[in-house]
Amino acid sequence: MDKLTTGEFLANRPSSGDITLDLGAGQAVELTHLEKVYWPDEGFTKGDLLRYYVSVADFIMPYLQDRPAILKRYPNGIRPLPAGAEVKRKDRGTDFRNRDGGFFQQNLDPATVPPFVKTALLTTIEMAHPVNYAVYTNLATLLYLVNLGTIAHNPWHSRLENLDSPDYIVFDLDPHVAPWENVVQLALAVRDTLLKETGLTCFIKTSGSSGLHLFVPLEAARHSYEEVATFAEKFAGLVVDRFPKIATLERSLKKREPDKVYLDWLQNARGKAVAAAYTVRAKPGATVSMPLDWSEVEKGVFRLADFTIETVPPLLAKRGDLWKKLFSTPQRLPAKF
DNA sequence: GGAGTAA
DNA sequence: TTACTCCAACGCAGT
DNA sequence: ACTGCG
Repeated sequence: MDKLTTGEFLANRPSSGDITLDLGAGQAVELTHLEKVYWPDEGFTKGDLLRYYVSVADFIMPYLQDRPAILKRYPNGIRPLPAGAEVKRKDRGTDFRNRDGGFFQQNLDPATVPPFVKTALLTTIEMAHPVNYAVYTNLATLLYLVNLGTIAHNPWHSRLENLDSPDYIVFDLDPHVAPWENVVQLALAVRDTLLKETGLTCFIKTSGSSGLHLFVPLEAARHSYEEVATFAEKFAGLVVDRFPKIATLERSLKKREPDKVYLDWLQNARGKAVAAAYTVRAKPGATVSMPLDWSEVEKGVFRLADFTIETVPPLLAKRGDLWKKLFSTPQRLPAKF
């Protein structure tokens, strides 16, 4: 198998076959089936996806470091299964693959995984079998998981050393069919309400899928998932009370009014996750979850589709990481709210 | 995607 | 060697 | 207990 450095991998753009990528410091990861088409409409391949992650490695790793991975794998790309071949959740009676061709897999056998991949045996449900989660500790691990067909990276909200203490709150603004303008308005409303009522600062990025993500950084090892969820629920309720025309807590798509944006606070729980910053989404267009500056949100001068596997690397090289201060902004929840 | 097994 | 088969979450809320 | 949702 050809052995390439990361520089050679990016420059030579091998379009097929298998390679060994030399990451230096004695680490190497095998990358296979580079020619597999993961985005049939655009023709993006598994090799393109791997090159994306190699080129943004320094930007994305801080948002993954030491966090357990919730894996959703697409070893055959995002091409949907043929009608009729679709199947449902195994734990609810049928097969395992999702409608979009992906499937969830938490458990990785530490015996078969390369030595550089750290796993953590975690129990998430009482009485259920503990599961070996992969933990993001280095670039080799990230690329190994991508090679397994992982497109988006969904890290826990807490790190290995403090698994029960999330170091941010997440609000997911999901428009479904609501006007884009309402999502932007709601994001600004959340930011302003949060600052005014609690003094807390938040950061914003596109989800890469259809909405926006707001992250409120928290001091490490300070708050439990329960505390954070309780706060998030109360705060979301306050926002919906004040902005009832554009915001809702209605989770059911059938009951959700079409113009309203779902303010989802429920992801703030142990074992749940949202797509990390700079993650590629398993969606048409190979869109990327892109950190934004609040000033560009105020001006409304961006579209989700602006940020893709092709556009983000050069853009990042130009403007750097807009979330650089996320983890150097430790905050505490207000004692009373 | 990969491990295991049958041919 | 190739050609198969088999395997692969989690948690909350509403009903 | 089961379903819908993310």
